[in-house]
Amino acid sequence: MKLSNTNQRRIIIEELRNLYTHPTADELYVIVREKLPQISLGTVYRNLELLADAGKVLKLELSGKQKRFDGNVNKHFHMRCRACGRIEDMHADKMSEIDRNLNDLVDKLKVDGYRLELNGLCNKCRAEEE
Amino acid sequence: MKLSNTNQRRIIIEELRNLYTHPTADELYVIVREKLPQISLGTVYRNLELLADAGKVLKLELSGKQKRFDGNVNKHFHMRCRACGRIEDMHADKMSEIDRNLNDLVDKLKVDGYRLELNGLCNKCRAEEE
DNA sequence: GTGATTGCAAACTATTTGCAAGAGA
DNA sequence: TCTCTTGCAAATAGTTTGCAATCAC
Repeated sequence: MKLSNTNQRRIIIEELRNLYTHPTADELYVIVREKLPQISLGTVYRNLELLADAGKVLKLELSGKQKRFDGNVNKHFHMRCRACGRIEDMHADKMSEIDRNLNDLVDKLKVDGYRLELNGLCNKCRAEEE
Repeated sequence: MKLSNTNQRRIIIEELRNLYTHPTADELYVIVREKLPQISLGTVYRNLELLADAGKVLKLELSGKQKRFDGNVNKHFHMRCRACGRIEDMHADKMSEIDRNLNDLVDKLKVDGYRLELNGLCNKCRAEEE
């Protein structure tokens, strides 16, 4: 599907590019309405989605829309499957080096911590693909 | 607030610890209902939240509940402020080493990519805290 | 002209909350 | 007993969708 060049779409991109606040859809809606008072929130949502798919804006979503829980509180990493959405554990041994690097980074940048999620195909979906 | 030892809470932890599927709250609700048919979804949500706060289970949420967007599609990293929830950009130069490590990891593990979010205090909140 | 896009409103999904009754220490 | 917790139902928050009208190419 080819993206046509509507006023709404143009202003949404423009305003988002001018902002450094990483707005939510409704925050951007408020701002865009200053230029286009009649625009609807649905249009903002739809465009942000399309523009993100087209790589013209960045969607900062890390996890999916539902939270997930894990009874294992020991340190380990997660990979979200791009095909089925399932979360798979990554063995800590494969990750220890990156974990060390990330801990160094946390010290260096004086931040509290980090969250890292890998994306890929889980074992099940990989098997089915072949 | 001190967590008392109810049947519901005990079974929620038990079932979650036995699962390796990283269930959502409603998935766990279905499973817990096999043991406690009268339990409500609200109880599951409330307990997961309390247990996660107490460090007894892990909540796999990376971003907050609203998606955020960014007009800058160049490679950079984000830090979510633990005080105000704002997202701050991390300068790429501070991050290039970790980025290199992460790219190596992606190759090694044969995954598609990763998502990394730092957590800490943004400049504004840090200034206010002093 | 025709397919993409819009505004509007209603629908939907995940989650949270108020409340009165019940359970745990 | 006194606080924490529960089930239930209603409320909320964020997002998505159906539809008829309108716009872009």
